[in-house]
Amino acid sequence: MVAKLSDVAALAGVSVTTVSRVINNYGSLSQKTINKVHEAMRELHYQPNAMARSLQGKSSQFIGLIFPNMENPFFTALASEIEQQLFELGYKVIIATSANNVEKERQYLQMLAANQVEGIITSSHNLGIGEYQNTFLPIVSYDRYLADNVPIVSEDNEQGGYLAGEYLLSTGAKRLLMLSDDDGSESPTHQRYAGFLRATQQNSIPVVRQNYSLQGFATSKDIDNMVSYIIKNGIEGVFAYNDVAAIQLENALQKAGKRVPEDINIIGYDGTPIVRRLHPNLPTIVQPIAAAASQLIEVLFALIKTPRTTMTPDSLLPVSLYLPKD
Amino acid sequence: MVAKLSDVAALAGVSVTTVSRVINNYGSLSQKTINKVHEAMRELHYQPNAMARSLQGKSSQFIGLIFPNMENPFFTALASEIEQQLFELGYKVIIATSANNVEKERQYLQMLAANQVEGIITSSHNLGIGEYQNTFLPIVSYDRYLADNVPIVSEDNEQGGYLAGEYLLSTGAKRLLMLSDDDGSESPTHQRYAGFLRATQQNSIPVVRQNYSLQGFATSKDIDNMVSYIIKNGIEGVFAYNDVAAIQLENALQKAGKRVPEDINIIGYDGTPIVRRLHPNLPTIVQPIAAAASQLIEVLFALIKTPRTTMTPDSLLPVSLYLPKD
DNA sequence: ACGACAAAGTCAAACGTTTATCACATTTAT
DNA sequence: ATAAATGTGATAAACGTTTGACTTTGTCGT
Repeated sequence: MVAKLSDVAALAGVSVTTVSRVINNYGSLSQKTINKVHEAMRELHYQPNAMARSLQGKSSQFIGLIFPNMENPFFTALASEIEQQLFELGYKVIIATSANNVEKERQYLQMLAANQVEGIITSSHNLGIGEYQNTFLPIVSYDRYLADNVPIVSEDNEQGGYLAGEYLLSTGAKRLLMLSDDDGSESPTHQRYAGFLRATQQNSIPVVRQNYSLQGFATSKDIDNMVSYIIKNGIEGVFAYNDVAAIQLENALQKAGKRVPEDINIIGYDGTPIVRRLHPNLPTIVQPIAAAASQLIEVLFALIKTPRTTMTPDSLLPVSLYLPKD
Repeated sequence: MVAKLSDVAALAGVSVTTVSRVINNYGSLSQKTINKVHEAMRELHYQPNAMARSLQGKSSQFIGLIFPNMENPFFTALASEIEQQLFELGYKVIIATSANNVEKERQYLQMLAANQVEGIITSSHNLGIGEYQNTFLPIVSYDRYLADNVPIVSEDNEQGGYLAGEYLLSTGAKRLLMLSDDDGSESPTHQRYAGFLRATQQNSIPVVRQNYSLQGFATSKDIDNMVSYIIKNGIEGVFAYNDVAAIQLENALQKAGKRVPEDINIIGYDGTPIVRRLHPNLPTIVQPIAAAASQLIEVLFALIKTPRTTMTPDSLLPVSLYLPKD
């Protein structure tokens, strides 16, 4: 069927060892042999069987990616960036969308282990300490607390919150609302609130905080409630926990006859290229996606190299404010 | 390090054969033995090594996905849907974004073959007949012609074009423009133009067609040219080749002082949930993503089962018109 | 022409499974 | 009691590769 090492060896008139040596370039070989072997490989369209290689001891070059979903453009962008950077390093990516489903995430985790992935990058927050604690795999998390032994790469949430607060104040808004998607964990995203407060308290502006479950996007009912709340309380500025939520809210407010930003200012979070392209008028806090991807990879690879160490990245990824240009 | 079959056997006090029998449930086994073995597996957190299994002859349960990029929400949505459906079937997905880079796509194709994927689903259009022709892997393409032996699953492009034309006429627009991203291949997406003409010629409305290269999204320069073209020629209705292009154009027109849809009507294509959420006012042609995913999977699996057959799905996936509700 | 030494090549075991074959012990049916 | 069915185990080959240990071949200085 498909050519294997021994077929190449036969065609080239050498032993399998020699062919393997050419491939892994190891041992001493004459240029003539090398050429012959390459010739034979080309002729047979030979591809080493990655499974056999990894069985035998070579690394699988697989990395697993676990994200809650791909609908949120931020996850898409981050996953895609990671995939591209890993490709450059010769690694392949297996994607797993947990869909906020604990059982599915558990199965995926097992599956990834069974497939000998060398490590996992995740931005999920489903499984309790248990599952992530007793896997032997190197894992790195983005902006989420999973377990004590799982390093977290995170952006500067406090600064993001601060910039958002500062922006809303600069528009003259006095009554502010912050939407959050707090899940009760100790994840770094909570710092957004702290930063937001830091900005606003300096000016003794009251802040209301409303929490959403994080099971996906806000439903239209959620949004309706929010709209009436905003109108009833004369809210003038809203800090949303991500761009999609911000835009959904904006659309709903406009439908309710409010003008954005004239009556109410909204600022989002994430600032992915696609959202900026589709909705250039939304002020937002931009996360550095390429930098996030490379720091995640860097930490993961360090962990793969020396497993079972505790390592925390010592720097937060910088965020920035995006304002529509008019 | 990690538990293997023989460890489980030792702990359960049975032979490896028995453990393997339990796992693959074949041969005759007493309930007592089965329980003992399961117990031992649980205790050791045993996971069969998928590479070893597949080496030995079991299928790898891997499917490769090749898409040009993940930025276009349509690709994201389709890839994600495929991933979820395959998960249900016990398959894992390796993603490959070719980034419209032929060399990268070639490498990915090799890599997927090396990793014993059982088949590939792609919506790319980079490599000429050559590469896709001489791979032994089952491949299915979405809406793109790749090679004679690669079956294409496609939506009803002609109908999509027709609906778009009909819609624009219904708004009273008389001077129409169709943007396309024709790459010179014989892909089914060309039928959109045919459908558009069918709708418009019935009413003897002239149509202009402008072509874009498909290397990613339109640049801002492209957009500027388009805007001046539209204004200069008094275009009243535009059919864009996808939603992102439509929205970019809309934003640019608004910036140029035109009102959408009052002065100019624009209709997009794809209608993914995320775009509808972010931009509910854009009329668009909706592709049935879940149906597309399942038909792709169905055809691929048929091909895996009986390789080297020519099979063409006999039905086009139905598209529908989405209109903003106000 | 000889031994030394490097270069080129071969052999066989190993990686973790699955599965066929054969052997044996126990249980059940006759 | 005998035959048949059932449960279990030991052994070994196979999947495609890598690699340590070993052997053969070639070159060179003397």
